[in-house]
Amino acid sequence: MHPEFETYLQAQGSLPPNVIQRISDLAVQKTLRRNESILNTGEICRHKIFVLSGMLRTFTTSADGSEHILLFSPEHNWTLDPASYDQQVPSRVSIGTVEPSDVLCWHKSNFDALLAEIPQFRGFTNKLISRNIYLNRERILTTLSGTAEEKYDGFVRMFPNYLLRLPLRMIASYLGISLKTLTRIRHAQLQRH
Amino acid sequence: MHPEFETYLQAQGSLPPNVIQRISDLAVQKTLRRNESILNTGEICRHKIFVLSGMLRTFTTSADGSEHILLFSPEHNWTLDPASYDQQVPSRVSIGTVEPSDVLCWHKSNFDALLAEIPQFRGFTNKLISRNIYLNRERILTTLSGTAEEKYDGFVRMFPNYLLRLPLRMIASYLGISLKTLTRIRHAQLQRH
DNA sequence: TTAAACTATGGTCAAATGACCTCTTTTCGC
DNA sequence: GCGAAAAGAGGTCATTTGACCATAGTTTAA
Repeated sequence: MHPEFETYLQAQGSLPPNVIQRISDLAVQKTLRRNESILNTGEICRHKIFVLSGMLRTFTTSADGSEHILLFSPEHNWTLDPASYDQQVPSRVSIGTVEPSDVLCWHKSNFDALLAEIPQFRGFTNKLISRNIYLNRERILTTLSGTAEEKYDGFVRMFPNYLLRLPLRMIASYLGISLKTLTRIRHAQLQRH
Repeated sequence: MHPEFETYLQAQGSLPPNVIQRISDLAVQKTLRRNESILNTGEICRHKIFVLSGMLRTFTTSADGSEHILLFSPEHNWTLDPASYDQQVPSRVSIGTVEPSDVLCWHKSNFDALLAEIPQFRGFTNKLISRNIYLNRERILTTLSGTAEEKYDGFVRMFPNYLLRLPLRMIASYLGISLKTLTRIRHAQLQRH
C-alpha cells in the first residue's frame, strides 16, 4: 500500500511483515505543496504523521508575527503536537511544509486501535518517544549553552544536510537568534576561511 | 512502607491499593543534605527517583565551569536522566539537591519488573512521560521566545513558589541569562513597583 | 515570460547583555 | 552562636545583538 513506509518499518527491525502490512493499510497518504499548512494553531491534532519525503516544521507564531521553530521533520520522521494529540485539545503550535512533501496520516482512533492490538508496535512507539525525549533535552541544552556562534556550529554539526535545504531565516528562527546575527556569524567564519 | 508516597499514588487515582503497596515495597529511601549529588556526569543512571521532600536539580557543567540547569524537581516529582537510564550509558548531566531532600529510589531491574507485572502501572508511567514531553516543549518555547525579562516573567508565572526556594543565580542558570541581567530586571521591576 | 515576493547581505545606531570587580547582607554548617 | 561561605546588588566598560533601512540577486507563481 505504501511501499516506502513499509521498507522503513522493516529496516527498524522489530516488526513482522503482517504487522507492518496492517499498520500501513490504515495510513492515508497526502501530498503537500511548499509552505502548506497541515496543522494550524488552535486546531486539534487528530493524526499521527510520518514524513515520506520533503520537510516539515513545527513552529509558533507570536503576537507580533515573529515565528519560533521548535522542530524540523525531514523524510522518515514522525511528527505531531503531542499535547494536542494526546488530550485532543487545541494546539498551540502549527505544523507546515518547508518543501513539497508526501506524508502518511493515521487518525488517532486508528492509531490507538493499532496500539491496543499490537504489543510490538507499542514497543516501537515507546522507542520513538524515548528518542523524542532525548532530542528535546539536547535541544534545551544547546539552546541554553554558549554564544550564538556555538549554537550555529552545533546546528551545522548535528544537521549538516539541513543547511542546503532550509532558508537561513528559518535556521535563525530555530536557533533563537536574529537573521542579522546569523549572517554576521557566517560572514566572520568566511573571513577566517 | 512509605506512607507519603502511597498517599501520592492514591491521589493519582489510577492504581488499586495492593498495586500501590507492591510498588512502594520495592523503593529504597534516601535522605540527602543540601548540595549533595545523586548522579554525577559520566555515571550511569541506575534508578528512578521520586522526590518525597526538598528540591533536586538536573544540570550540566561546561568546560569553563559554568552550569546550565535543565530542570528543577521539587517534592512529588519524578526525575532521572532518561538517556542514561534507558540505555544504561554514561550520563551527560548531573542531578543533585538544592535543599535537604528525601527521595525514593527504584533500581532499574526492580522498576522494569513492576512495569512488566502491572499493566496499570505502565499506563501511569506513560502519563508521566507525556507530561514530560509537554513540559520539555514548553521549556524550549519559552527559552527561544522573547527577551530575558519575558523569560523571567514566564518563570515566575509558571513556578511562583520556586522564587522563594531557589537562589537567583540558579534561576538565571535555568533561564540561560547571567545573574547580572536577572538582578537588573528585578531592579527595574521594583522601580516600576 | 514577467511581475511580485522572497532571500541574503550590509550599514548604522541604540539597547541589551556579560565579564569583572567591589561591598554588604544573609545564610549555613559546625 | 560563631566563623566561613554564599548570595545579591551595584558600578563600569566592552561586546553582542537586534531593529530598521536599503539593495542586489534569486525564486516563485500567475
